[in-house]
Amino acid sequence: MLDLPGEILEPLARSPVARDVAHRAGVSTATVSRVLNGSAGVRADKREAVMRAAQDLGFVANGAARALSTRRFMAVGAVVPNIENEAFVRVLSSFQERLRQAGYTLVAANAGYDLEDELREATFLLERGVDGLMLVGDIHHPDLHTRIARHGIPMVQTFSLSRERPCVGFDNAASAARAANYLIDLGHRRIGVISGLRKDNDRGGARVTGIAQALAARGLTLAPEHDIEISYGIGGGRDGFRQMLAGGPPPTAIICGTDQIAFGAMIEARARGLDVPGDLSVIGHNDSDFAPFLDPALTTIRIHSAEIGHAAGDHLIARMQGRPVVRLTQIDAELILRASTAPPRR
Amino acid sequence: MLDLPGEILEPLARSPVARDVAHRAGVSTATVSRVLNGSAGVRADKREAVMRAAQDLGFVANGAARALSTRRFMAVGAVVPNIENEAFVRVLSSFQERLRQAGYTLVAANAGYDLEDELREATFLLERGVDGLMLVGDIHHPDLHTRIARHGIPMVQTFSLSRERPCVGFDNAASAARAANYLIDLGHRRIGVISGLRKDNDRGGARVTGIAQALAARGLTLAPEHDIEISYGIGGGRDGFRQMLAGGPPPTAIICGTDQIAFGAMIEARARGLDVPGDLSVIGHNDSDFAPFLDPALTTIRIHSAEIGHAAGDHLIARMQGRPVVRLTQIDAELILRASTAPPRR
DNA sequence: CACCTTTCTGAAAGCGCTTTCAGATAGTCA
DNA sequence: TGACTATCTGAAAGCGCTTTCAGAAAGGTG
Repeated sequence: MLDLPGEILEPLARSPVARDVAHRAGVSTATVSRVLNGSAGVRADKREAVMRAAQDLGFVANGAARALSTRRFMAVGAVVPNIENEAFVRVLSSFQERLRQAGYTLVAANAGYDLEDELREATFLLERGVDGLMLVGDIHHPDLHTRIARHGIPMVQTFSLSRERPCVGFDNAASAARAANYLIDLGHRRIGVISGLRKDNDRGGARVTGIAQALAARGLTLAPEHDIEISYGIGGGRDGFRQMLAGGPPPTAIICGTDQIAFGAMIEARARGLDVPGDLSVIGHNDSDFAPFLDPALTTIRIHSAEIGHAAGDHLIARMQGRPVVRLTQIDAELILRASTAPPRR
Repeated sequence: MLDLPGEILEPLARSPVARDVAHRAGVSTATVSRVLNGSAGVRADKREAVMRAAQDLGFVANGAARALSTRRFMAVGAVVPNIENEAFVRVLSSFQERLRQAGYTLVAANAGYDLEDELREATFLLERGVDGLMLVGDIHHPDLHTRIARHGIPMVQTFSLSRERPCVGFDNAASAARAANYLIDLGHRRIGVISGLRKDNDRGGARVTGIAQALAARGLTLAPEHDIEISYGIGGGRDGFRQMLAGGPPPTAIICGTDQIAFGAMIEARARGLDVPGDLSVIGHNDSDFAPFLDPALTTIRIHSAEIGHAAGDHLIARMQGRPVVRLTQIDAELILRASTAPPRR
């Protein structure tokens, strides 16, 4: 490079590294590192000099080098079934909030409701070197646990409880059963279910099981034609309810896997001249933003997604820092009563 | 370590590194690297041996070391104003889809509608060593561009057009103006706006400006009491419309910053005994899932978020790979006519 | 002022990969 | 078979940090 005056060219040539800062401050890179990482034991004047030099040069430490050196990436991964699903977005958002405060970066991936895909995405994250991993649900590809173990990083599951593994969630079967019991207490006898896809989805499955068991405990049954599985969304809810009507005597109440599905079912019911809740009581899941504003306002099972995300974040951070934690955190879902449920019409 | 039989302990002690693979395959780490990165020029038998050894050991390359060595992180960052907003979720999702295909990881951060926060989050990502950055909108903290430049990584802006910087988006003013003109053509003369917070938000600002200009061009004005700014959400929409009614003669049509706001405004209108679209025409923004299902179905400006995300991904990938790209990609928003708009009642 | 602590500091050794460079091996041709 | 070229391969040098370790400086004491 030509010996041009000034130091303007230098920063443009390449981004400054610790050595540049050290040089400018008249210290060694060891001291630079000490100052920048806040470790004590650096004399005030040198500390000052390093700070100023770093500032002047606009120095930012190279993350890869730091990660390689410390053996910690300061990143955690999360694999969720559907990154566009409101509940998962909320959990990711609150999860990230906690991580961010602790200096960690969140890397999120989308798996769809498929164990193979989940394995693939999780592996991808593991290769990147995440220091921790968040998953959804309790069933995963058998290889996944081996791989996580091999990397020696902590993992936490969310949205459902687990018998063995660390988890933050709630008893999907029990909360759905509570909704079913509420309907039964109102006097309903023909109760239907519209759930999202249940393949590779323990939450959805557990909810239906919980409902079926609650019914059975009261001498009722979940008729197969009233047990509908659809892909998510408002459109799915409409289709699902239409299907349900096609099979024999209609239910007087339904429990839906999400509020979107419930919304769709309500639309379809109205289109068919059915009154909600007069002819049909409807319960959703999640307590989405719009649930209280539907007409009638939707009774729903509120899942405390934000709290789950926070707790999962706290759990992982603690374990990454080597602090002890409880394996299982239960954050119960809550039945929010609104206007879409009522006793069945005589 | 004790000399126990078998090689079971070894993998548990620490995760395998390239040297272990090299040793097991009887080659050097250079060859291991060559095989694993697909570079040609390795004899078939050695390649075979390396592959098997890597498989046996469950070897995955250390990402930090690789990043440090190649000077590329294979990660890109994205900073969006609100990670829970449907439009941004969709853009992130489609953006990630593209990146993932190209082997990149997406790291997303939440900035809120605040330039300082955006700067902070972006800096955080830059420190991590992302190879590219996606931002939303055309106004940012002045320091941000300097920092990005210093890192020498490509950046792309989304959701709005820019005079100078790389971008993928649409003309917010023009599309909102189109909606206004549509309403004027229907015969509306008192047109109101309920937008989200406009501070540090060029999109929201541009939309209102566009509407005001469209009105002016037809000899109309946007009355100050009909220009409402609220925080997002259904509740915000309700509040906003209530505020609007408080100030003089009510508008016969409103354009809202999101479909949620529009939904809220419609609820409030109905609560006040106003008929939509008879007494009030309503236009939203985004074409959310629920828009076609509202009663009446919502006329809205559809923003092609998924396409924007794809295009932004393609743009960044191309630049990171050193391929030439066009600076500006325009993906026009579209006015979707549904039942919430009609000529004003006589 | 000599001696012993205590506090700071820099040299140097990694972290685990990629990549260059030169040497080894295999292949080709006369 | 020997000379020469084309392929392969391994040793070694980074990449830019952190951290250990030993030595230097500073501070206290008799």
